[in-house]
Amino acid sequence: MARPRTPKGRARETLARLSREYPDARCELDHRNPYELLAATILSAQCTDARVNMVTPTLFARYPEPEDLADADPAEVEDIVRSTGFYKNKTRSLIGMARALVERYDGEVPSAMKDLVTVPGVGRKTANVVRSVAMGLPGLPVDTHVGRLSLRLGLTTETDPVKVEHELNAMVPAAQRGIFSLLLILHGRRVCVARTPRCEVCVLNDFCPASRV
DNA sequence: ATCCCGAGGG
DNA sequence: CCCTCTGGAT
Repeated sequence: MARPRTPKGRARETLARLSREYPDARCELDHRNPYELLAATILSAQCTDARVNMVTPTLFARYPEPEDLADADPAEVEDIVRSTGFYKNKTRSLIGMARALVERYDGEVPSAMKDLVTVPGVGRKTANVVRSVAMGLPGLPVDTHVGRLSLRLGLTTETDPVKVEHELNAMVPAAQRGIFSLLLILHGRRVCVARTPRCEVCVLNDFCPASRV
């Protein structure tokens, strides 16, 4: 297909072309279960996945289950996660998250969005990451990259991440929402960067309304 | 300087 | 809606 003219058409074409461009796109946060991915995602704010992956082996060895983390000494957790930045907030979130799982969800990560977002440190973006990556459930994480690219590509006119998420949900099949988000993030980092997008090397530049090529 | 998949609080 | 929280890599 060439030059799709509707938002939905552009969304489908974006998915097709970026899948070809980044065939190995996947979540790069190391984890073995939803609890570990939830913790890793909390740690990933303003931090590279590689950095998170350097601290999580120690974190998960020390606190293998939510029950262990719920009773953790904050100072000890801070020492483990310090290098990921925002370490006081992240420590509070991690311990609060673990306590919520133990006290309200029988030590399991809840799968419903309405439950997930009540957990300390877990917003919609994090909830959608855990749902789509660790649970195989529909979820389309909208972060700064997904929001920016969706606007530029004319997939939406909204700037509120929740509204963007709902509009994208209406255009992307449930089974592909997770990968769609991952692809936009990758493309947003490598090509469609915030400041000066590299439109001249972008595989979407023939139909992107914001292209300056 | 700028970037790295944010969430909570005022 | 804006502010704050934070360290590491480039």
